[in-house]
Amino acid sequence: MELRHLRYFVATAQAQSFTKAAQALHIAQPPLGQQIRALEEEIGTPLFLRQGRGIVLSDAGAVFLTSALDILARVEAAKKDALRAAGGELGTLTLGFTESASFNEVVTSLISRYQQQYPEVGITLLEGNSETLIKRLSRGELDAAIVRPPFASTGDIALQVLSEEPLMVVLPSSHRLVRRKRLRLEDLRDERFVLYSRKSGYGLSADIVAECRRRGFNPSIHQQAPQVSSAVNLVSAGMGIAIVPASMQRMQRPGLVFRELALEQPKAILGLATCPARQSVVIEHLLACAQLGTGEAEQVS
Amino acid sequence: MELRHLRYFVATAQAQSFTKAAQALHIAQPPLGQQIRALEEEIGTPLFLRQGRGIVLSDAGAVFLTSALDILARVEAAKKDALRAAGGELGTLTLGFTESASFNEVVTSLISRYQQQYPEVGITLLEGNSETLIKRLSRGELDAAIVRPPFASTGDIALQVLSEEPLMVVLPSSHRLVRRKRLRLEDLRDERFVLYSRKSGYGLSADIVAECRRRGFNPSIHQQAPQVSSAVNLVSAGMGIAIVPASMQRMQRPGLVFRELALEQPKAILGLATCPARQSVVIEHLLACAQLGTGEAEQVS
DNA sequence: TAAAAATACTCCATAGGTATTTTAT
DNA sequence: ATAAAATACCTATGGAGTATTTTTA
Repeated sequence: MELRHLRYFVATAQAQSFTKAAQALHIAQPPLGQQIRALEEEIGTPLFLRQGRGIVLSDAGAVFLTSALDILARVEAAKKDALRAAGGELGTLTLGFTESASFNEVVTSLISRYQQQYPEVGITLLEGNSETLIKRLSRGELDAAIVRPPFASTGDIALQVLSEEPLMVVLPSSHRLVRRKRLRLEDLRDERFVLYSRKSGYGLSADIVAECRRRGFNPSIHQQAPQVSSAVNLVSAGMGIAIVPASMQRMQRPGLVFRELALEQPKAILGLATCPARQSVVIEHLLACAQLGTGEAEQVS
Repeated sequence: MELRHLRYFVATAQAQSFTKAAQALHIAQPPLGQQIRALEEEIGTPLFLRQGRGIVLSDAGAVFLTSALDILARVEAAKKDALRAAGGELGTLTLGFTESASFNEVVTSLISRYQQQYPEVGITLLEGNSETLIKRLSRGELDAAIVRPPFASTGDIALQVLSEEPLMVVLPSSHRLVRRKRLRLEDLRDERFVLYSRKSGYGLSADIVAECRRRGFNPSIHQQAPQVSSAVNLVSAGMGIAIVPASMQRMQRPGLVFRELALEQPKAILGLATCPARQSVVIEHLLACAQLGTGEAEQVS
């Protein structure tokens, strides 16, 4: 069966006549009759009742007519959808994000803004740490990922900076330093640190430790947490202090105090990582949305 | 676009390769590539990204793949549905019935039994008097009609008797005759009759009047009602007495008394009328259902 | 350099056309 | 008698095949 058979059948059913339908289709009557007969043979039942002069739809034909109209409409819709997909209006977007990104206003507004502009793109969100996300991005399992540099990158990865936030100190509310509005890194030389670190050795924690050493002390690492939010939880349980991105303040809870840190570098960066080798209009639109949100862009390999 | 394009596209997308897909389709690789290219040109966007060695679906291709699979599945379903429609399993049935038929157990059980056996046949019920229904049946507006003979029939109409019920007398409960269990027609000679009659002059009422005359009296017709049920309503309002099919007892209400009538002829007949010129499997199944329900059949022109 | 897609060309199956007959109103 | 479908036969478009070249991993 071919769509031609359906088109011819619909025309014949609507014209209630082979001759008239053939005229409408700009073909001769005999080939139309042949095509309809071939269709009937394939289906296994007559679709028209021949009454010598004139024809009427059989019961099977009436049912098949609704199916045929539906199928032909879907074929047209399929064409339009494919075009819209090519224009990035329709499709899917698999987006990875690090746990701490969900606390950042820039990130959440990016996703909601994109979804508002492209409501027919289905977004699949996937949480993971930056290293894993970058690995998945390289493998093509993700279209884009919101991660915290630095990270070990295998292959070509483009990073567009979404947000650069200062670091803050989180203290248990019983801590002696809560009296101070603003702390310097040196003020923390004798504190017990709760860090969140990656197996790779990269990441914000490593940068913080390096900065401490540059300032002449080796921080005592009392606890290791897998994620930033779990580090904050350990602080609220009195296990030590932590240095976290400012956006973690959203995680406000009793027994927890955030204090400014007088420190220019390092900053907590959130970036939108993409794989230039695997570009698509959908991803380009997401990048454009991100650019519009931050007002600036950066390219890092 | 033809279904061939969709079949080739799906095979290619699933094989992720023109060469492999061509093998699966039992055609050579070049014509497959040509068909896919023609499809892409018609849609207006590439469906595959050619990477010299190997191909991958584009975003548009991914969206089009789901559409193509859906369409191909619907084509198969359409074939099956048409066959099932030819077998009377699927379709529509437009069934007329006289108002009084809805009180008859044989009729209601026929419809429910048919619907149970053929749940995918959509039944449209249409009420009307017997004359109108027969006219509509002849015009092909109805597939079948449950009517009360006799009626004026234009054209060839087959009637299968569904139910032959005795007639009963309906009296207001205040009536002097309610004391009697069983009445003869002669007992009613001085009563005021409420009749339900048709413009055509045919019908049960006409038969009853004829039977009265045969027994030597002319019934005084006090009221005319358009339907049997409205005649019964008039009786309950004290406007007279009526002779109705036994199944009208279902219309029990205060102030209304039903009494047996000692009368062999006429009987109140309900029949399933069909148009032999416009047969179909669906109608045949309905007739078979009716035959099973009554255990007998009759053919009347 | 090897595997896969693209190109160039040929062939034939079949969609479609023409002429005519059959059928039912 | 006539209008419409069916039959018979012919034509030619385009789908499919064969041979070869191009591309890239």
